[in-house]
Amino acid sequence: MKGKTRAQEICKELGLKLTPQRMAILGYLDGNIAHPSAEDIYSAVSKRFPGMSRATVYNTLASLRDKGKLLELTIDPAKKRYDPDTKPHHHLICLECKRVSDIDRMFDLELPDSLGYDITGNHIEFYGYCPECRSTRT
Amino acid sequence: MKGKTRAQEICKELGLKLTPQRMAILGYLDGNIAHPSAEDIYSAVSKRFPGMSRATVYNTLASLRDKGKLLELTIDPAKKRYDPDTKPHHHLICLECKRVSDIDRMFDLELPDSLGYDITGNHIEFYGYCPECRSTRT
DNA sequence: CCTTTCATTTAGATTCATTCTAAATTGATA
DNA sequence: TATCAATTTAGAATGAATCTAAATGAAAGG
Repeated sequence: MKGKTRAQEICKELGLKLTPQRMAILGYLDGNIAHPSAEDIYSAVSKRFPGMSRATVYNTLASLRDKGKLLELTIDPAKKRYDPDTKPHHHLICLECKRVSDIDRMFDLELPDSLGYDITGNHIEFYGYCPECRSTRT
Repeated sequence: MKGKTRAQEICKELGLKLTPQRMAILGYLDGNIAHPSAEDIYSAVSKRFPGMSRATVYNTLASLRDKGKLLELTIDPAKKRYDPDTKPHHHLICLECKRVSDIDRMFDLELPDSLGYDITGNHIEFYGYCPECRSTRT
């Protein structure tokens, strides 16, 4: 009767089993622009699934990342952050509160001298202070 | 008789004591374009200073980073990498062997809509495969 | 040169993110 | 419904990085 959720569609497409834990993780990630860490995801999802293991979160994130459905960001030195928006875009991190925002803008990053590398992608990290942290700064 | 080394100059300038361990670490970093990790630095330097502690490496790197004499790169998901070249520049990482190369090129990264952030810097990460890893790839 | 002092070094414990393991569970298919 | 491989699980293990408290030593003044 009811239509398929995005979570279900993604699992089908990737040939992954539709487990309740995966549905919950995918549901939490869908449209999430906060760039959560694995722990953030675990905290949020385990509220609904009290028995769930951290390993399940890590396993699921790894599958999604490997199949190109999730970006793993190394912008935060303390931990990996995840972005369900896999279209090429860039990020802005607040050096104070570590909030990460999207920069949906194209830049010309032509590299005439690529040192013999086969370049497959790029990512710009902008650093600064978010509106909230700016005002609280000494 | 002999002139001051760069390591000595840097410590003087930063008001740090000239300890043999620091001299060795700074000596190892000076002109180093390999973007070593803390462990790389520890391995190299402890050959000459068998008794040295890892904590000394971390302490020294933190002082240098805090005083703007060293860049801490988050480009490698597994660990922090350090760059003694503090002039603004970008990096290229080999997804296979994790080698990091410098990109000494300027890009126009104007951001009209900075989402209310006070932007203090930026850094481009280029991803790809280095000449060696390219040829070994299946 | 000697003394004092405070920065620095040290070994080791600790934290924290992440990965691994092996056994138990469960979705999907027949 | 039975089967089987994928998945989940708890907890151990790993590895980078930080912290601790005590020992050491560089540097400044006498």
